[in-house]
Order: sequence, then C-alpha cells, then structure tokens
Amino acid sequence: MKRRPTQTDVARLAGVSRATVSYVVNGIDASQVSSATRQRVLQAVDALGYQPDALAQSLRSGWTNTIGLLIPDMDNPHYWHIAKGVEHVAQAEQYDLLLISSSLDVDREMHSIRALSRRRIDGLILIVSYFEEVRAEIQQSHQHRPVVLLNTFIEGFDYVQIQSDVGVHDLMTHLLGLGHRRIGFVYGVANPQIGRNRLMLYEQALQQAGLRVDDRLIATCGTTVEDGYRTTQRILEAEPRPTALVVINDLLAMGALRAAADRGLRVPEDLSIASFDDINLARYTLPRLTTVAVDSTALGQTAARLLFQRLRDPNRAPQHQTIASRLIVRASTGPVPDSDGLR
Amino acid sequence: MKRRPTQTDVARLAGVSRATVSYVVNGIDASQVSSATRQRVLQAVDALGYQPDALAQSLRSGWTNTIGLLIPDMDNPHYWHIAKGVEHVAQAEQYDLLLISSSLDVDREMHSIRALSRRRIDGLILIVSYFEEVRAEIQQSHQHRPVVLLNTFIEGFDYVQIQSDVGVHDLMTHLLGLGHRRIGFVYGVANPQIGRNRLMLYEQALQQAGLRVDDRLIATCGTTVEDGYRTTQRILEAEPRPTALVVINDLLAMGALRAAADRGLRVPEDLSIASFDDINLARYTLPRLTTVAVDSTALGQTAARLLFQRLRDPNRAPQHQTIASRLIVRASTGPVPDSDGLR
DNA sequence: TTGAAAGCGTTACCAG
DNA sequence: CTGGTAACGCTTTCAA
Repeated sequence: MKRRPTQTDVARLAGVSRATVSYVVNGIDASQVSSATRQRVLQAVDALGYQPDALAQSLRSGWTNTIGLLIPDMDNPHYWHIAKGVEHVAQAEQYDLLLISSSLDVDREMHSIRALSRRRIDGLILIVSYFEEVRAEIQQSHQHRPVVLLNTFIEGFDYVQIQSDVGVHDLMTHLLGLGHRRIGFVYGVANPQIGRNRLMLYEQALQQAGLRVDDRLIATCGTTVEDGYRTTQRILEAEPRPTALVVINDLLAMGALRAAADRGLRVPEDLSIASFDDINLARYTLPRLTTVAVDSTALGQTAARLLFQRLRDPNRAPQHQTIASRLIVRASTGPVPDSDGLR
Repeated sequence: MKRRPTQTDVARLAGVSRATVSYVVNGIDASQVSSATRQRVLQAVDALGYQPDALAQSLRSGWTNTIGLLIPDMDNPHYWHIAKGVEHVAQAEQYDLLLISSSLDVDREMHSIRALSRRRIDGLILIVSYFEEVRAEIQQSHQHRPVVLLNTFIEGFDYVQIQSDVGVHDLMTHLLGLGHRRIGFVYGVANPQIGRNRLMLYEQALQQAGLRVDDRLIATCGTTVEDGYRTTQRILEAEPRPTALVVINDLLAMGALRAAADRGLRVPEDLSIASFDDINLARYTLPRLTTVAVDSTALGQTAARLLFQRLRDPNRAPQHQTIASRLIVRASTGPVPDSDGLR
C-alpha cells in the first residue's frame, strides 16, 4: 500500500505551487493558468496518478456528498426497495449512501442515530422502529443537518408517509364484499406505527360493517417470513377458523401462503390471503398475492428528493408528502367458502 | 440549522485550551488533567452538545471507519444477504458501510470504482459484474487501500469465492439419479463468471453421464424474477420439453415456478426445478425449492473479516477463501415423469 | 499568470 | 497539569 500522492507532490513535480494545481485540477477559471503550466500540471497528475482527497475537500467545503439511510432490518425486501429509491436519487446527485441497519434493536438504533450525527453527512433519512425511545435523540443530535423521517412524525422535520387509509379501506371492502366475516389480521412489522395504524383501520372497517373485533383473530409477530408462517399456523387454529387473512406485508404473507398449504388449505378457495407492499415477488407467488401496493422505491425516491430540496433550501417550511397506496386484486383472495358452515 | 459547536467553542466556554478539551473528550491519560478542569470541560461539552467532528478526526488520523461495498444490483436478495453479512461484521468493528449499486451498468460500475478511490474509505469489498472492463481500473486506483474481491480473481488481491463444483455436481447427480435426461439450464446472473462456471460444470456433468448438451435447453437471461419467468416460458416450448430445470438462482427459480404453473405443469410431478443460493424465501415457495445452498451472509462476513484482517496486517500474503455450498433437497424436484414418453 | 497564506476541526508533540 | 503549535490535504482570497 503506497502512500497516496498529494497535491503537494504534484506541485513539486510540476514545479508550481499547490494553488495552481488546485486551479488546474478543478478546471476553474481556465484563462488564469497558462496552457504551458496547465500541461505540466496535467502531466504530473497523470504521472503520479493523483486524485484529490475527498476527505480534505469535505473538511474544507463542509460537504461530504454523503447521505445516511437508517433502516430497521436488512431481511425485508420492502426496505431494499426503499433503499434502492434513495440510492437512485442520490447517485443522480453524485451522492453516496451510508447504509445502516438497526437490526430491530433499540440500542443499536439509538447508537446509530448518535453515531451518524458525529459524521458530517449532509443529510439523513430515517426509518425508525422505536420512536418513543429515539425521538429525543433525533431532536437533539440532528439539529445541525437535514433529516427526513419515514412514517414517523416529529414536529419540525420533513417526512414522508405511506397513505394507509384508502388501501386498508379498499382491501376490507374487497374482502367484505366477497362475503368474508371472519377476517384475521397478522401484524408484525419493523415500524410499529404503521402496524398500529393499519390495525386500527382494520378494526374500524369491521365495526362499520357491523362486525365485532375478535381478538383471537389478531396476532402480533416478528418480521420474518418464518414469523409469518408460524403465526398463521397459530391463527388458523382458531375455531371457527378465519376465512380471510389480512397480513401486514407481502413477506409475512408468503409465510402465510406456505402455512395454509401445509395445513391443506387451498388459497383462495378455503382461505383468502391479502397483504401490503406489493414487493416484486408478490406477482410470482402461488397464487399471486392480492396486495395493497405501496411503491416503496418511490417512497425512497421521494424521501431523497425532499432531502436534497432541503439541502438547497434549508429554511423552507417542513414538508410532508404522502405516498398513495392502491389495492391490487390478484389470485389470493376469493369468495368466502360457504359449504362448511364457517360463516 | 445551527452551526455545530466545535472544540474551540468548548475550550472558550471552559476557559481552557483546545488541547485540553481533546484530552478530556478522548479520555486520554486521565491523570494528566486535574479533575477540576475535567469537570469544567465536561460541563461545557454538555452545555453545548459538543460532539467531535468525525471528518476532522479522519483527516487527522487517516482512518475513516468506513468501508465500501459495491454490489451489482439492489433487486436480488442474494446481494442483500451478502450486504447483511458485511454490515454485521462492520458494525462489530465500529465501522460504517458505504453501499453502492452499479445497477448492472458498466459505466456506473467503472465510475463507482473510481469515485470510491477518491474517498478515503479504509477498505473496499467489490462484487464485480464487468470484470474485463474494470480490472485495470481496480488495479490502478486501489493500490492505496485494501480491496477484497468476491468471486473474482486479480493477482495480488484478497478474494472470497463460492465453491460451485461440489454443489453443481451433487445437484446434477441428484437430477440424473431421478431419471432426468433432458435437463435445462436457465442462466442470468449479475456476476457472469459464476454463471459461466456453473454452466461449464453442468455441461461436464451431462457429458460424464453420456448425454449430449442441447443448446435449445440452455437459456441466458437477465437477473430479475420477471426474466426467470419469461425465459422459463420460452424454454418450456422446446420439443421435447425438458423434464428438469437448473436455474442459476432462487430468484429466477421463483419466476420459473410461476411459469410452470401458468403452463399447467405441476412441480415436481411434471417438471423438476432446482436452483442456487437458498435465499430465505426458498423454504417457503410452493413447492419448497431444491437448491444448492450458499450461505450468502457468511460470504459477506468472510469478505469483511478478510478486509479487517488486512487492515491490521497490510503486508501479509494475499488470502483466498472458499465458501462451501451444499445441495438441499426439498420438494421442487422429483422423479422424471415416465408416462408421456418424454425420455 | 502565479504564489503565499489562512483556515476547515482535530490530535499529538513539546514546552512551560 | 496545561497550552501553544504543527500537521492532515485541500480551496480560495489577496498580493505580486
């Protein structure tokens, strides 16, 4: 590992001052430097393989061309889709992405937020799992650089939110319209605020349909496919068994699909399953998933755009954007089975 | 956005010099600073919410506590698994991860590699798609910091490699043992070297079994589920139709599963499908996938460990590690159908 | 047309 | 025990 050549090395080799090197390399005020000098400098740059040190430039300029993204969990495609959106916008702006996963651990999340504030990243996008715990930390340690929050609201910060109400409403209308009366809810998600919100909307929809909320049909679990699988197994033991399941995301729903099959239930003939997100695999499961599509990549893009806008205009009022969601009916939902007296 | 408080601000408030602040904050040589001064400094730190600037520390120390990871594509869970492994090890070492996706674009890949070398990241893990094109760039621009290559070999660099031969061999033996003679190969992968290697091993296995390689049963495609779906549709039109399909990864295999179902073929009764990776979803598909398991997270971890080892011992000989793979037989492969004269 | 020097925020050496 | 100061590598203003 050789030492990197510095501006000084180039200057020395070219027989000019460091300032001149800087001018040439940055192509600033071309007329200021004679083309003879310019040639000498460029040759020296080439000979040494000199590249300006981004770190020193950052210290000088105050900008790092880096944004941070904190996600709860690297195992859920949903966050990958978001990250992809963020990365895409960032690349277009010549920014790099510092990715941190809190692995659904409060301490890690707290620690990461604090650590990020020490770095001089230009901005930060946060998907928070433990809101109550880290709220104060966010407010304190990130007064100095822009933060965009996803699905979380803190006074004074920009945020992007998934619009759940229309989606849940449409989904429940769809299921109720198919005749379902015993509709289960499987809920395990890295962002509890989304989970609670959707649960509430689910309960509202039931009540508006004149049905009562049955706690045995509501199950909380973790965030992995495995969790979805196990929890669905459990919930399917309720008597009478639910005829439809609303699952909080496609990943868990894939576990649910598997659980139904293992129990010998056909989807959707014996059991309807619907979920949220519309990850790209949702179109390829057997059967294809009925799901409330959330354009996660757009979510990431929107967050990133908000961040860059704030970078350019630090003083504008806090912004709030909503990502629409819409029901996509595929093959995993169907009419309630009527022959077995389950209604 | 207020200005961040600096060491100087703290020093002024505490009525000491910057050096003293540095000593106190870094807890160095505790005995050197009187506890009265120490208290004053700590109070000032608290009052101002001072946090040392990581950027300035980096410039000073030469270390950024950041490693870079370049992946080909954010849509394939395989790379997320790898990233997870890398991130995990990095976090344990108090390092952050700069994640860059080349989005399967040569220019982007080239550009990213160059851009990364300007940043003073401490080390780099590279999953390269366009080896020939970027090889020279890697050699030139990264002589100054450690690089670990995945599934790619360049003289003098550390690298980690997936061991394909045993896996492919076992898989082919499995399929041939089930009586399959017309075995297709669907191949589309971000790292062409892996693809070519597995293809070669597949052809070898066929030849050793006294079968000839039929080009119509070999299909190249892109890297998405959609590609897997479409390509499988196409390959299933061959006459006589293959009775088994080896698919280069689980993601494409999920598309293949769907394509088989859409064509009215039962898996594994009418068509066997097997693949590589064993992503966590492979256990939940319908039917569960027979796959050659590659512990991608371990792959990432190994790469990261190699990197940190080199950071500690820059002069040791280039290292080479192999990640074993092993066949996991699940439900997507079965005996060749014999009733329809396909053999 | 070029160069000298200040400054970004830190750490570490050397005096006092 | 504490403070001054040089250095990390760069950009930019001001002078020559």
